[in-house]
Amino acid sequence: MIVEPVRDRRAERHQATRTEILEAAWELARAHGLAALTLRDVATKIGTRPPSLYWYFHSKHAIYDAMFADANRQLLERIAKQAWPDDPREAMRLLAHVVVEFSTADVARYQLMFQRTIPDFEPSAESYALALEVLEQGRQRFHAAGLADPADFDLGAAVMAGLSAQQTANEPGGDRWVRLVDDAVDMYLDHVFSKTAGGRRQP
Amino acid sequence: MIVEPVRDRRAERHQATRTEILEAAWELARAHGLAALTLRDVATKIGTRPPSLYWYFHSKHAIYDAMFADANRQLLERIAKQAWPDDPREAMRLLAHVVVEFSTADVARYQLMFQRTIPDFEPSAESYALALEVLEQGRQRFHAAGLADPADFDLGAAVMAGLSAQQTANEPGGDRWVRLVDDAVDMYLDHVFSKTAGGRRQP
DNA sequence: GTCTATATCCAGATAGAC
DNA sequence: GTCTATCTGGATATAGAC
Repeated sequence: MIVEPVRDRRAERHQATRTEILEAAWELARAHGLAALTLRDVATKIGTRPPSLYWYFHSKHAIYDAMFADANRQLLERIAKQAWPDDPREAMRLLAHVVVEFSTADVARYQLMFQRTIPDFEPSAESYALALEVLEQGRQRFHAAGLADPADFDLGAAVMAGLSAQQTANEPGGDRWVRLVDDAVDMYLDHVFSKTAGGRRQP
Repeated sequence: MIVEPVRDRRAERHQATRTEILEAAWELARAHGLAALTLRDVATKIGTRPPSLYWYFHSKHAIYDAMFADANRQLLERIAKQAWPDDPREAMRLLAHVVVEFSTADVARYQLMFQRTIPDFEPSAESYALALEVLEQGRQRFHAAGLADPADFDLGAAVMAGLSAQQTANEPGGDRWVRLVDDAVDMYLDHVFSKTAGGRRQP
């Protein structure tokens, strides 16, 4: 009779090496640019040869795809672990800080998630579903703050995207735009709440 | 005695071919992605062989650099030819439309100007000066609208950048964020003018 | 000015030994 | 699972004939 093992040590080892490959890829992307990533460099970094990587990923794009999924999972986790305030303004402030700081903390990750830097890369359906989940979580945060209009969401997302884009492109690693987050949220909320009766202004 | 020719036909021809190369490069960048540009494709498109391009540009990066300069000149021209209204709100609306529509009209151009897509590309001092001139023109527009605070400029630029970034990344060619421009400008101006005594709200 | 030929190097990917 | 060897194809760039 065949006994199903509780833990599959081989699968665990396989997964561990996959993770190691991805971590090397992230480091290289951060250091030399997302588009400059090569399998040769990844292999060298983890002490193997390029063909060995194909045991874990069937192509270079599959690595990008796993990185894309990874990045979205990181952001989902970041969102999930916050204690979201009931006050709409506080909650939106927190959301904006989470998003902008996440975006500006790693330019390569930001490019992979939010820009179309790699000419042929399209995320797989599974990875793209994670990106949609990020979007959905964002929408829920807006909704919880009393903002249900899709156009309001688009405008709010654009404000966060704008701060992130300016910071990463013009002063990567700095905080010239990051420190405008609270002011930007006030600007945004004053505007969208003034169209309804909902909001309160901070004293 | 040597007669200085009024027109240098050879130089004109040289310049015309340079322009032809750049136009081919733009078309290819738009079609296949900025990072996917190759000298082979550029040469083929204008009916020559790759080595011939070196008569006009001493490297591939020199082509990117000329494209970068070209893009900034285009935007400067676009800014210069507008009839700028005296009314601050009207002027800022126009500026935002010019910037966002320019950005979203050509994703490759947008990436080259405002994102760090090509890993090793740094514009030359001459080309970068044009980018600074674009920035300076923007600052002057803000100043003319009564906005002299550098942080106000950064926030306003971020709003325009955010709409552009979202539009190019999530719906290239569409207008889901472009059509939020007027609303975004109102949001921004109401905010910055409310901090001083300056502004007027549109009826 | 444009070409052929080539240098040099590198990429991603596969076959098959071990 | 990892390797060597190799395929295939591409890149940028240069030398030198014409």
